[in-house]
Amino acid sequence: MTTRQIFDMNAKKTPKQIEIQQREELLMKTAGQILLTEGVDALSMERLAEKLKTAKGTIYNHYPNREELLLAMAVRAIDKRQAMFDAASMSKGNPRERMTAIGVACEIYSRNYPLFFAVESIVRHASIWERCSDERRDFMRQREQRCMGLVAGVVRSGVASGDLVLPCGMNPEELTLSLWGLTYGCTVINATSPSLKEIGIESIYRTIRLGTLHMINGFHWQPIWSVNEHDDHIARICKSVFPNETPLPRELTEKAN
Amino acid sequence: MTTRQIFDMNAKKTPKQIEIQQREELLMKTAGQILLTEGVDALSMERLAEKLKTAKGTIYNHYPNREELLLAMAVRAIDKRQAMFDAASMSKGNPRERMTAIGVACEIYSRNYPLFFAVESIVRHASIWERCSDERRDFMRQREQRCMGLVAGVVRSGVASGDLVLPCGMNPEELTLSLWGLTYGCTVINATSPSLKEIGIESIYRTIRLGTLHMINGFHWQPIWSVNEHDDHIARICKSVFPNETPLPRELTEKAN
DNA sequence: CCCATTTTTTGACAATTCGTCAAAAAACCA
DNA sequence: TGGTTTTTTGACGAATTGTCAAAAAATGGG
Repeated sequence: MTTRQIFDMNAKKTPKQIEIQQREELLMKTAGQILLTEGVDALSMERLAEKLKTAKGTIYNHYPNREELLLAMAVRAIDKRQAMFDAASMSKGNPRERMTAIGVACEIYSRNYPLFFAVESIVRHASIWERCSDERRDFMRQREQRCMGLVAGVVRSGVASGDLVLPCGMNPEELTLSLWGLTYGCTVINATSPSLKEIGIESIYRTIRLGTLHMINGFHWQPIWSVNEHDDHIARICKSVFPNETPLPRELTEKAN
Repeated sequence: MTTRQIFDMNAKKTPKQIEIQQREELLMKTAGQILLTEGVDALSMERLAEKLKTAKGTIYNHYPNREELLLAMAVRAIDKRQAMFDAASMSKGNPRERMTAIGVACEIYSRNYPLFFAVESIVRHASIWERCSDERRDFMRQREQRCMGLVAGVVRSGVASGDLVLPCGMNPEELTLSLWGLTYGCTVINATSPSLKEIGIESIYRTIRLGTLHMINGFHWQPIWSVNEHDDHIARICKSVFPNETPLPRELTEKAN
């Protein structure tokens, strides 16, 4: 079969196979470039072939169609996200601090890896999602659920430690989804309505920080933090948990002064 | 010009013009049917012409391209949303009750008008948004900002009445966006990851209600409500503010018993 | 009611992109 | 080196978009 090569991971095979794997890297990279600089529509198989100076058929040897190409990009994105969530959920500190670390992970992710974030959104779109193979879809769902599981785990340790009491039959996944939805929704709105500044939203990240802080406080998750403390923790988490990423600016305390 | 007719509103002209306006209605309706039953991809100009038993060129007389057709559908959607937000923001009650009424409007909107909600999401997608004329884009943005303005207005009356004190330099729009993002984000996630039930989210609306309730409580917006009170208010608002809509079920108190 | 003029409809057409596939080229291996 | 397998290529068919000149229908004045 022609597409066997793709799933032939860690192959110490012929030089040709290595060349193909290397091209796969270049292909992903080039596709990302096109996506960021020319938009989704410009990312056609033909354009990609043109940029890579190969024939269209060769691209189709890597990915059976455009949707699977995009999903392959999305898998890379979610792998990065998962790695960051992993680090956050295992960081030092009490559960509330670890939950904040996950928030920091989200912010770094969408700030420093705009391509990844864009790809995750694109792939959610029905016209792409519907055309993928069941395998790829399940694969993505699995990854996504693993990320949610990491967050829910932190919520559970909050409950276990007695710092957090969930109200009336709410389960950890529901709180997780609330926070996730807030973060995701605001970021999407920000990406798709570029006129937020004009109506008084100077930074979407500030909004997300304030929103999540007060939601968590609203659930009486101990220890309750003030706005200043929240920013302090964020700065600390950046350094200790994500030392290799560009650290986040203080968003909350500036305006307070 | 051929497309003049479309913008020729409230024309008391020839019978032919009336026929064209009527067809526009049928066109929107049919497009909606296709979208809901066959998916976005199936909604092509050709499929639409086929279903309407006219030539493709006739459809193009109404809308210069597919994107503008979709945006026209989105305008209808947002008009409906705006009408509901209007009713909510002018309803009887203290600011917190009015804010809750807006939440109720969102829930009714996405539950009872799935087509409208779907269209709003579709149009946000880059590949469609980027291909629309500046006029249409501005038009949509304007409507959207008006909706946000309505919500921010309720926040402002909360502040004015002394029921709500915004923390350290947060402005009403930021709180608005937090709530909006939470609601929007959760609904989008729900629509695009159909396996939420499997991981413990039995109803996305329950999650949104709990999330917004506790976020608002977290901001100490008076009067603070318990989960039960929140459901009571929602039931009341359904009856008094949206008497013509299918009322919402109690989502929070069931599980508590 | 008729006919000249304007408006609207029609479907063939060019253009674009997707995905396929048989033939050519390259790589592999004994 | 030569026979076999793998990979690349680009021409091709199919689908869809958007255009436009010609046909059909509607309008309006006499």
